[in-house]
Amino acid sequence: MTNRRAEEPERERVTIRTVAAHAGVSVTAVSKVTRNAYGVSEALRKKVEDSIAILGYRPSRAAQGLRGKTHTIGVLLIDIRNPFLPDVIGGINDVMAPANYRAMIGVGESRSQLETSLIESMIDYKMDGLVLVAPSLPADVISDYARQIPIVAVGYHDSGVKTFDTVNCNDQKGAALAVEAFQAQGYLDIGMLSLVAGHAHKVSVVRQREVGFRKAIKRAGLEERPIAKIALEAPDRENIMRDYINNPSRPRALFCWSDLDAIKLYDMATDMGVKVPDELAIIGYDNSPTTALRRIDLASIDQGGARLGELAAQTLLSRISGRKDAVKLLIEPTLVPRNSLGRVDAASQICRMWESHEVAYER
Amino acid sequence: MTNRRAEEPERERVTIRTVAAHAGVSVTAVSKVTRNAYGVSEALRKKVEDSIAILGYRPSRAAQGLRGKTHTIGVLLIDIRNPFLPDVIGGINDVMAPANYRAMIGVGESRSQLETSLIESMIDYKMDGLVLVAPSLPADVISDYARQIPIVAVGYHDSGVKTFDTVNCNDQKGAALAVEAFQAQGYLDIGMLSLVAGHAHKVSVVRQREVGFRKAIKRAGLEERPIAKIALEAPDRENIMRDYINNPSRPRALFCWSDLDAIKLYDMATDMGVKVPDELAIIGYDNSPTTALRRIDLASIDQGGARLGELAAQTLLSRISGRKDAVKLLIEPTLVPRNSLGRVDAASQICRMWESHEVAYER
DNA sequence: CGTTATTCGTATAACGTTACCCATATAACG
DNA sequence: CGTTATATGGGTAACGTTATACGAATAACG
Repeated sequence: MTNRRAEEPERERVTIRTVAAHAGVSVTAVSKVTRNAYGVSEALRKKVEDSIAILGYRPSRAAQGLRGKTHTIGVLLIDIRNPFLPDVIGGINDVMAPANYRAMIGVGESRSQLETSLIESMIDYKMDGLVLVAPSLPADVISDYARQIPIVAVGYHDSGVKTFDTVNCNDQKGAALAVEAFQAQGYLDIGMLSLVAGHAHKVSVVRQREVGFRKAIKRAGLEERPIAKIALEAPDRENIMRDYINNPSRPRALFCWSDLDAIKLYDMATDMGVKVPDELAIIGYDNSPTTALRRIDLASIDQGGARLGELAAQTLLSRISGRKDAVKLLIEPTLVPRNSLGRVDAASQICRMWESHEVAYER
Repeated sequence: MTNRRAEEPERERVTIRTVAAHAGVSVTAVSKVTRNAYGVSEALRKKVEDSIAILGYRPSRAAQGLRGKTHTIGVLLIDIRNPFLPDVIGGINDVMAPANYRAMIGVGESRSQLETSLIESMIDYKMDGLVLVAPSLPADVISDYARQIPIVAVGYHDSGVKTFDTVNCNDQKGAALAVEAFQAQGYLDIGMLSLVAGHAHKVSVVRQREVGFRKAIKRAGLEERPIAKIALEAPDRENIMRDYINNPSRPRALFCWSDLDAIKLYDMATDMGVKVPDELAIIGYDNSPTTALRRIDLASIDQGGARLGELAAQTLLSRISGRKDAVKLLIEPTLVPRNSLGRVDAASQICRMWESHEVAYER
C-alpha cells in the first residue's frame, strides 16, 4: 500500500496517513493528538507534533466535516452596506480567532432566497455553528435550521423561541432615548422615519424601534403622529424624501430607523436649503463613522456593534460545547448627541440618565 | 440494511441513499442526475428529481468536497471597512449566483497570519476557487496556493506571475487622472498622501498609484514633491494629519490614496478652519458613497468596483472549468469631479478626455 | 444474422477524517 | 500471586459523496 504511494512521481497531498508513517505511529494516534483527545503520552505527542510541523500537515476540513468538528462558523449578513456590520464582524473575530475558530461570511443581499441557500450551504459544509445577523426569516424556519446546527441570531427580538439564542441591543429603548432627547430640547412634534413592512417583520429591529417610539411618545404625552415609511428598494425614494421634507405639516424633529436613511435625508435637506437642526432636527441609528464627521455631525443611537458581535460569538461557542437551554441577551444602547439634535448640552444629560448597563453573560 | 434504518425512531438525515431508495434507483443514478452527468434518460431524471423535491434532499458539501466540486468559492478581504469592497462583492455575487455558485467571505483584518489561515481553511474545505481582494501576501506564496486551488487576485499588479489570474483597475492612470485634473485647474504644487510601506508592497494598488503620480507629475513638468506617508495603524494619526495641514509649505492640491483618508483629512481641515477647496483642494480614491454627499462633495477616482467583481468572478469560473493560461485584465478608472477639486467645469473636460474603455474579456 | 456502437443503469472503490472498541503493558490492590 | 484498574496505543468501520469500470439492452450496420 505505502509502496505504491512511494512510486508516484508528483508529491501527493500530505494526509493524516503521511504523518502517521513519518512519525512511525498509527493513524489514530495522530488524530488523537490533533484533537487533543485522551490517551496520548508526552513522548507520542512530541513525535507527532514534530512530524506535523515538518510535513506542514493540515487536516482536511472537508473530511473533518464528514465525521467531526470543522472549527469554522458561518456568519450571515443581510447586506454589506449597512454601516454597523463591520463592528459586529470585528467583535465576532475578536472572540473566534483566539478560540481557534474561523468565521466565514455569507451575504444574503436582503433576498430570502439567497439567505436560505447560504444557510443551507453552511449546514452542508458541516460548520460548527451559525451567527445570523438581522435575519429576515420567520422564527419557525430558523428553528428548523437550529435543529441541525447551533444558531445565535443577532438583531432578532423573539424571546419565545427556545431552539436558538438571541443577542440584541434594546431597540425599544434606543427609540425612547431619541424621543426623550428631543423632548428635553423642547420639541413637541416628533416623528419617525421607518421602513415599509416586507423589509421588516414583527421581531426585526426596525419594528422594535417603532414600538419603542410609540410607547415613548405616549409616555411623554406628546402628539402621536403616524410613522412615515419608505420601501428600501423604491425607485422614487429620493422624491418621496423630498416631498416629505417639503410637507409643511411634517414634524420638526425626526427619529430615523438607520443612519443609512438619516444621512440621505440630511443630505437632501441640505440640498433643498432646509437647515439642520434649526428647521429639522434629526437623530439617526447606528452611530456610523460618517455621522461623526464635522460637516455632518449627526446625532445617532449607538448599539455597541462590537459588543454584540463578541457576545454572539461567546454565546455560540457555549452552545457548540453543549449548552441546551436558550440564552437571550440584551445590551443597552446609548445616545451620541451631536449638532443635528439641537442644543448638545441638554442632550448629554439624557445620555447620562440612561446609563448603559450590560446584561451579564451567563455560563 | 435499510430495515435497520426504518426501525430508528428519529428522522435521520436524508442522504443520496435515501433518495435512491425512494426513487427505486441506484445511488449512482441520483449522483448522475444532481451533477447532470452523461447517461441518464428523461424518465430516470424525472423520477429522481421528484424524489429529491419530495424529500428535500441537499447534497452534503463536506462529502462532495472529499470527492468532487463544492460549488462554492471563497473571497478574501483585507478588512471590511474599506468602502469599495461592497461593490466588488456585489459584482462577484451577481455573476456567481446565476452560475449556481455561492461565495463565502473571509476577513483578513490586514493580518497576514489570519490571511493565510483563512486561505488554508478555504482550501481545506475544498472550495472550487478563490478571489483574493488586495492581498498583502507575496507573489510566491500566492503562487504556492494557486497550485492547490484556482485563484484570481483583484488589486494585485503582477503581470509576471503565470500561476494565477489578476483583475485590476489601472491605478497608475487613476493617479494620472487626478494630477491632470489638478493641473487643468491651474495648480502647480500638487502633492500626494499615501501609506507607509508594510501596508503596501510593490505590487499593491497603493504603490501603483504612487508610481502613476510621480510619472504624471514628471510628464506635466511640475515640481516633484516627496509623497507624504502615514501608517494605517499609527496611534497619532490625527496629529500627523493636523501637522501636515498646518505646514505652510504643504501643497495646495492633494491627491489621496483612498477616500478613507481623504474624508478624514477633509474633515480635519474643516475642523481647523482650512477651507476646501480654496485653501486645500483634494481628490480621493474609490468614489465611496460618503464623497457624494452634498456637505462633503469630494472629488474621487472611481475604479468601478462592481465591474472588478464581475470580471474576477468570470475569470475564476473560466479557470475552474479548466483554463490553464494566465489572464491579466485591466479596466480603466474615471474621475468623478466634485467641489473639492475646484472649478468643476474644467475638470469634467478631463473626464471626457480619458474616456473609459474596458479591456475586453478573453475566454 | 453476426458484429459493432450507443445508451442507460449499477456496483464499488476511493476521498481523509473520527469514534468506537479492543489489545497490551504496567500499576495497584487484597 | 491472582485480580482488577489504569494508562497507552492500534484496527477499523463509518460519514456521504463521486469516478471508474462494467454489464445489459437496444440500435445501427454491412
